[in-house]
Amino acid sequence: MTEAETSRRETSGAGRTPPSGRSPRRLGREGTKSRNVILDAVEKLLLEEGYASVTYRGLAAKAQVTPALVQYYFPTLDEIFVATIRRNVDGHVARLVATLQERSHEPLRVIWEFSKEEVTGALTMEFIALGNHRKSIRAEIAEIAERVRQVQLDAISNASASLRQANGEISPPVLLFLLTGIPKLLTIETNLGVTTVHAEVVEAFERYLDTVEPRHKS
Amino acid sequence: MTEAETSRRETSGAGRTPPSGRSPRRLGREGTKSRNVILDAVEKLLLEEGYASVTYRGLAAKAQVTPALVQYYFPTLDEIFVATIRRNVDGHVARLVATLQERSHEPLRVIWEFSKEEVTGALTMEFIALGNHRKSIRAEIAEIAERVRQVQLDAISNASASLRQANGEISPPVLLFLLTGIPKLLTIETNLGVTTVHAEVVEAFERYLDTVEPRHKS
DNA sequence: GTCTATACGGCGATAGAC
DNA sequence: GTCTATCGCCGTATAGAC
Repeated sequence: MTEAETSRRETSGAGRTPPSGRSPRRLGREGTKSRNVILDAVEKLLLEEGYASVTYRGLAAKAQVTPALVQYYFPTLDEIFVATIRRNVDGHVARLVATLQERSHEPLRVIWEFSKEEVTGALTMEFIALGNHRKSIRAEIAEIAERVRQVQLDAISNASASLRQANGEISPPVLLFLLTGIPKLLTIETNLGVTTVHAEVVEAFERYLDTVEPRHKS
Repeated sequence: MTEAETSRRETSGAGRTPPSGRSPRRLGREGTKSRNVILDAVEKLLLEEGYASVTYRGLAAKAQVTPALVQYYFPTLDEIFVATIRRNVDGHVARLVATLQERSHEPLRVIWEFSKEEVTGALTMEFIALGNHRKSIRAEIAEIAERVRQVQLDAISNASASLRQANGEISPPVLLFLLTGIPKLLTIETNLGVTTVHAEVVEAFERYLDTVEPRHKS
């Protein structure tokens, strides 16, 4: 995030269009070269300046195309964001599934590490923030969240026989909630500039993980 | 939040102003009647439609004044938000301090209940989201967060002698982190439409609270 | 099927008249 | 203290060129 957007706002001229049905306009197909160039530029812009800087005009400049071309592929800004989220999450979920299989003896640690990475990668928090006030993006995020949670729950359940008894006071779903939630909390506070007790929180939680899912030489 | 802002954006015409130093314009003093009328309208607008709908023109309509008058009191939108946050938080912190004194035998439960309320009151999450990309608001939130955390830490420390031994595996600062963070996580997910395992999380945490800070007839 | 030029209404912010 | 006028952005609809 640069300094440039210091005084920018979260609103728009909605133009003259009332919330009538979608226009019958055609749009560019997936897989086109231009489309990918644009999506690459979106990711760069998101990471460098935050989602407030993703505008048709600014994005076009970044991608070296005309604003109208951007609009040809993505008739509304929401569609740009949803497409970016999809492209990004699909890769992430695939990596998660693969790693859960490789290290099926320690699903908790795999999920913990993934959650920490996912959330420091900035893009994820950007999407969550976006979802806060944009209906179509909120729906997209919610669907992804449920999907990922199911994958993670399955992995934990499969391994639960071997870990439960050590310390059964936290049920797998609740543990999963903390596993994925604590990194989000840490990131939110870090973004605000508050980092008190963070190191201690991480240390305490990882110590707990060691008791519930003991390390061993595979 | 209404449906009206479905297609609104998070940006603005920053106008022609470069990021030069603050203008020397005068502005309305605190305590003026018009100023309070405007701030009341901001809170209404925030709760009803979200921060994206807080615009000079829209706010002026809500408060029954001209847009220019709003701008006279608050030269930038950020100042509107910061003023609203201050007015709102001061009352909240006062209530927290008072309640912590009244029920000094159970600070954990007081903090837990306050955190749950604070965050369902919508305004707080709205501010956190705002802080994500607006420097002056981020600074304001960070300062408040540190202040509140200190009040809470003091309350817990004073009472820690009577509770620590019951279950000392979680240190007070880490416990405080969870106490205030879990409600935030629940709210984030709820806003997205995801509520799986929430009830179980709350139940599990409150059961834990009972062991570490036993209830008793005062 | 790709791509473009243009127009509209709304926005934050400024300058300056009353 | 208050208001009018104006600037340069914004999303997005549309008409049409290749």
